[in-house]
Amino acid sequence: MCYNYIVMKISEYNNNIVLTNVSDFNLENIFDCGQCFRWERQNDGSYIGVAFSRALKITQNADTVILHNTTRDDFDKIWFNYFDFNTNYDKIKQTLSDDSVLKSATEFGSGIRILNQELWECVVSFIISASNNIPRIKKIINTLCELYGDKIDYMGKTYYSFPPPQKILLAGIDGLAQIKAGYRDKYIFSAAEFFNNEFTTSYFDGLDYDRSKKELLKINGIGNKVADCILLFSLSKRNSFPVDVWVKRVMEYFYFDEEQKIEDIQRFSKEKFGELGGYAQQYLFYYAREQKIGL
DNA sequence: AAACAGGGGTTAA
DNA sequence: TTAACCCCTGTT
Repeated sequence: MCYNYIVMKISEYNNNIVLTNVSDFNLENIFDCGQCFRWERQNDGSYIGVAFSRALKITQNADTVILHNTTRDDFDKIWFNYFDFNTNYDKIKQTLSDDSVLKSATEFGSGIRILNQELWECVVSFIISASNNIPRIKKIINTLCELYGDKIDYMGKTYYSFPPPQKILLAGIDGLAQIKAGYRDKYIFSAAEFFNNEFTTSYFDGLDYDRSKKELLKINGIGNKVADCILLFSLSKRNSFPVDVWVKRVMEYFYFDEEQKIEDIQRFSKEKFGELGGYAQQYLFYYAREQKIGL
């Protein structure tokens, strides 16, 4: 066996966590590959975002990554898993590269990592994403947080945490109308009821892909695609292969040369990528969108 | 200037 | 299988 895998080193100073020898990690790839909506690129190339009710700034210079405004304790408990540092992406890319399309896609989005996001935030975000464009999705989520989240002051600016289900219930349908989510507001409200009652913490623990999906589909506003996103981005179901218009186009373009049904694409992908389906989907989505493949 | 199309889908018929 | 769905934005 031949690995040139170098172990990441972690050090701490002044509320910064410094990571060196970081591999398979690129801020732009990670935050622009469509999995999250609350990270904003700054003029200096760094990103600031909020997750787990914490504001975090993150900068990168080659294989050195700095997480600002955090602690070793938070890094161990939250960010290590959030940035999926337990996963060997080099190995995944090598495996996927047996396929020539994925070889190109993984080279293009070489620094992609699948974030492990908070479930409730992910549910609401992807309900909002339905038949919507990214700038507007971000705007709606932002408004939701400003109205019903908690203030977080950082570097002279005010950020907001993502409001829990109880805050949404308190806001009511009328309050939710203010976020201008259109017909999606009632879906968000009903999801809040589910997560306030039936789907309490650890409800999905131990449930496999099929069981979890079945549960998620109970919620109005969560269909096949949104469920797959939630499964992939928050429930660690890396075999999930969400098929949106971009993935549909890129798959048809490279593998079929003609229009396909979504379920046929999913069956094909399951067969082809198996347990790595979710990773394949992210590389393909990013590749397709950035290169405008299939348009 | 006013209408129109379409956007990381889902639902109901 | 297909249209309607809220709203915003960019395009005629």
